[in-house]
Amino acid sequence: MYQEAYRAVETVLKDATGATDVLLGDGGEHADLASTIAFALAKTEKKSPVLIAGEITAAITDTLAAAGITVSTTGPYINFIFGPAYVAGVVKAASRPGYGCLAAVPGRVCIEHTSANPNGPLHVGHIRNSVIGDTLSRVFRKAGYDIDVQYYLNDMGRQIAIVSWGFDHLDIPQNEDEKDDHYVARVYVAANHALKADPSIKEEIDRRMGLIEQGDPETVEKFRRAVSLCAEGIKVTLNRLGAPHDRFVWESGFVQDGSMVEILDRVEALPESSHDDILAVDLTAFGFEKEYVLRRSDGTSVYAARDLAYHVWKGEHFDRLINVLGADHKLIGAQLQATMKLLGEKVPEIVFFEFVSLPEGSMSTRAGKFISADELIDEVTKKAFDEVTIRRPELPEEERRAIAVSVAIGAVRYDIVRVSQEKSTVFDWRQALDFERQSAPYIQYSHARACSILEKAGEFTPAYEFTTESEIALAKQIGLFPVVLRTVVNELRPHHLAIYARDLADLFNTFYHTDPVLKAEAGVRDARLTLVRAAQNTLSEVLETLGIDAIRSM
RNA sequence: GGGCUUGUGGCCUAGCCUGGAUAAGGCGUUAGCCUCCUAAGUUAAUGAUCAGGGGUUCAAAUCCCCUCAAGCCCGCCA
Repeated sequence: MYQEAYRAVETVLKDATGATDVLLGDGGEHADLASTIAFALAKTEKKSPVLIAGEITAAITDTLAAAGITVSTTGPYINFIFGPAYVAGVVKAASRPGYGCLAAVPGRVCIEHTSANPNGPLHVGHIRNSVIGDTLSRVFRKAGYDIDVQYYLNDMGRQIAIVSWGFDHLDIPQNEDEKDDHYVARVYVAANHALKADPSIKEEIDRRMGLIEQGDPETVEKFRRAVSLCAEGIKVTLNRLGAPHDRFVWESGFVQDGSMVEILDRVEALPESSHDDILAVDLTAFGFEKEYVLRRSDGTSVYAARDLAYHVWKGEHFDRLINVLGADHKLIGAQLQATMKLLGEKVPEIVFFEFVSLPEGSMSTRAGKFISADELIDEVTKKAFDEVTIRRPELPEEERRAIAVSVAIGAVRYDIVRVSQEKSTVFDWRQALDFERQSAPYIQYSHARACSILEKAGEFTPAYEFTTESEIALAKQIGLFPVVLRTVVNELRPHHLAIYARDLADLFNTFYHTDPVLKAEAGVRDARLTLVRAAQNTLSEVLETLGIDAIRSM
């Protein structure tokens, strides 16, 4: 709907002015669309922008009126307001299940996110990755893409060698009710302590690193056990968050099946490769000072080599690769992209997000200095349960628990996704536990209100005549949903959807307070109920796309 | 030292890419609103030299340069 209206205005403006860019943009509070083309034409036409705007408006008013679009000027601005036909069309479209879905796009997209090292549970920094990646995945699906979501499991890194050493040498029993990934973290922290106290342990770690690369069965089994234990715990957390993966890809697989060696051979053949005793790629042509090391002088490979093999594999199976990575991977990510380009392979697109730190400083799994995602979810759920109990004491406990979980997960996810990814943040308990405005519960609450009205209303005959300011503003915001989805896909910035959801809830609440629905007279009642249904359906679709439960009662 | 990112009322955030109409929300504070569709709501008041300086432009929070501050990176770690 919006696209068509936009194009109609753009075409007419182009015809009238002869300009290639008619400077058409959001009209804000003034209009649905506005053009500042009059400013640009002022110089060449040697007339005042106000005059030009008036002339253009006079020339196009009739044409656009036929399309149901009103044109007017305010000073030099040309404003366009979409009429009743547009509003009715939007409400009709938004009433259908699945509203917002875009036409299927050919090709497969691989989205990799989270991929945290399996040496401990996910913490509040990791889940920024999960939430951005999962929201992006949901938006892509809704926008018609065939996607596969992957977690790359670094199962042969140094930390895993340290964890396996800890399991062998430190007698640390698992606590009762202790989640496996939390147990692994405890062993990892203790092993690091031991390593610090006795540097000779490093030799044993190095030995394990060599053995794992050679595929020594006993070492492989030790690593596999530790990694599995941790990964299963991580999966539980991701499922709680509603951010599951289609598959976990084990890094060691690319060593075992020989594909890494194959890639290293190809790298070796590159004119940019240098191999005295090590294998590295010279990326100065791409502006990198440091060379990209892939194989150590002792013959073992580094992480980057396996990562390269993983991406070549992904390139064989997918048409588009998207990785979500923390800002600390900016350099290594750019080096990977450059090397993929040199190899003539598909270059992954990388979505970077900045760090989440604690008020007392940055987080560290090794130092045991972090707030785990599980702890966060537990605390928020507890608070949510208390809140539901205060508000709805009459509900059975089971139902209150279910609502609390939906509210908590929503609150956690929304709190993360609403901030644009290039901004570093400081974790704040007070904010995490705030369920008031600009939070998921606020949006969920609007949805529940809409559901409640519809339930009380019963059957009604759809009607599409809207007259009040609140009705029209709400309908127009509903019409923007597909536009926002496209923006998120184009820019790979999911926070736009979060902001959109909040604005939609705001407009629904304004409508709710200014325009009575159930008590309105017959004709108006039908139209308002139709609008409530469209709003409810849109809120539900938006929340779902954000990975937040659209609960019907709270 | 070099590179990347950020800096918007007391606090948190949107707007910045694609320059234009009184800089938009929330938290906080103050004063209101439940015989009325769920008050996780809502009305109003309060509060901003858009880090600082320079430049481009008819027009700069937005683009360019410099300075300052914060975070991250610059391993034969991952």
